[in-house]
Amino acid sequence: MNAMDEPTKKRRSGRQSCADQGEVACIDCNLFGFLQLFASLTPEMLTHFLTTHMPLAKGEVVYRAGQPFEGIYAVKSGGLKSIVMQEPYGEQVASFHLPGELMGVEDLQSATYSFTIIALEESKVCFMPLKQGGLQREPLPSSREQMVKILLEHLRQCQRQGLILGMRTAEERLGAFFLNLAERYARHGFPMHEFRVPMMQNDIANHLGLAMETVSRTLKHFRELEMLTIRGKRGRILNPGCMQSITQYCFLKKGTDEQE
Amino acid sequence: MNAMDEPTKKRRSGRQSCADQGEVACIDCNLFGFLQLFASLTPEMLTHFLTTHMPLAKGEVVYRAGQPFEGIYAVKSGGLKSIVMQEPYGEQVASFHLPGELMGVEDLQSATYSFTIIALEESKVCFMPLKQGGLQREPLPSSREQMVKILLEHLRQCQRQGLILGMRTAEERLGAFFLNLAERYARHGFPMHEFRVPMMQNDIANHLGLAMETVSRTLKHFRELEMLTIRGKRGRILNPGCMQSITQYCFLKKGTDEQE
DNA sequence: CGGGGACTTGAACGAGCTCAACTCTAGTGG
DNA sequence: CCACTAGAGTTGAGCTCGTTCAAGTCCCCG
Repeated sequence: MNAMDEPTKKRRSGRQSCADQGEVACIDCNLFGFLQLFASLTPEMLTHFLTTHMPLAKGEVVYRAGQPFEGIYAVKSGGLKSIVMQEPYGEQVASFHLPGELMGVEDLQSATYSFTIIALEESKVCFMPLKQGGLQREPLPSSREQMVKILLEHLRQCQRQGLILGMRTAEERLGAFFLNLAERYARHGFPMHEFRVPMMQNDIANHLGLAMETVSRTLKHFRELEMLTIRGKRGRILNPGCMQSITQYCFLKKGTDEQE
Repeated sequence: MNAMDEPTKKRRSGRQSCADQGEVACIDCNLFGFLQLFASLTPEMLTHFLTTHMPLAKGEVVYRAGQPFEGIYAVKSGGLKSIVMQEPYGEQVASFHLPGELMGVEDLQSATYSFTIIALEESKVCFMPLKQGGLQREPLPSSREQMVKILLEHLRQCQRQGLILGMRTAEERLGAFFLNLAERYARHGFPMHEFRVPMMQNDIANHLGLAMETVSRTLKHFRELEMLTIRGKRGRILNPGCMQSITQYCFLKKGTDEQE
């Protein structure tokens, strides 16, 4: 099973390899912090939500835009995408969801979901049911900050994405996209310079407003520069400095300078 | 002043024209809802924050990225932009801020501001000081939802912007940008099809990842199609249907289907 | 009324798109 | 375990859209 791994590379102790399915430990999952918001949850319920992982096949739909809002999902393993359908023109990929991240947060106060979410590969997700119209379960007064924190984190990630999409050249956009991807994996305990790429180039191209061929050619260029390699679902950053200078990607807040 | 009457009185002052300076009524300003979060505010303080508008000249800086976070701003009139500096390459325009909108929300829990904010023209802003490290003033328990609502609104606007930036052609991006602009003015009581354009084409181009010349040429094309005209700081949507079909801009949530 | 910044327009170039053929890979069934 | 296949990715050639550079016009503001 490890025959595919580089012979020189040893498994980092504790850390997870990008070669395995990429499952987050429940303690590293955002749903954990989210569930703690609700005073009405018994420890048993907490455990239940965290340990019940509904499995999804590749291409399976979690929910569709327009369906009534029923709750928040968290990614346990695999990867998913949020899309909007532009009627005759096909879909637009709004964002990707990695292990440990929440899905549906933007619809918390809405009657319906805004996006359609589709599994990019075999995945496991957890579900936290919430009655239509927001937080019926009373959040703990002491964890008000936690709720705000979750929304702020989403807002900042969204803004980061906006900066990436506002870049001019394909190289900048793609480089910044993969830096962001690696950063997001690292945040949930995966090694920083070796990460999974659950989405196919088609989805990346769609998301960044590029043609798939351009993605392929640019990645080839990155490989020639010995900056970044993508082989199958495995990505590796070879030269972070080069990466950042090419992409001009500024990390903004890493979440490290926040107050608790 | 008008802000002092019962807050419950939901009175939209007569619709405003885009020809005037474009000042929001205090009742329509997001800072009004924001201020209500704080139990410690006396009615006098509330009035103070709402009626003290600090004037800004064109090009003036509200705050710079990296400066310590001190509070939230609201736009009373005019327009502003959030930028990040890419050291040798100049600035990138992250977003624009219109009358009635809040600035600095993304840094609520941070030690420092993430963006630099600059006035696009003569503007007035209001300021709500908040001690570093988040909400020191205790939000009212009953208005917890209000805080969440504000953050959700920002998150959704940010996602909408992401969809716009992910579009492929200059026509789609520009069309969607102006639709969004008009929509945001309309949300604060301005007429829908006639709106101000406080930013210059240079900033629009920068924000959308286009060249200024492309913006100019595309707008000319829109004018020829009798779809949209921009004359100076005045914009007018002539053919909304055409607009939407060209841009494929989906409005997502207008905030009308939310529950209270 | 003059000056300068914002905008427009033109011409040439090039990054990225499209179309099409091809290769590689992973998943399937024998 | 291997052959087969469909889908994902690669590569090439030509073209288009958007960029760049440069000159010119408009308009706002002093």
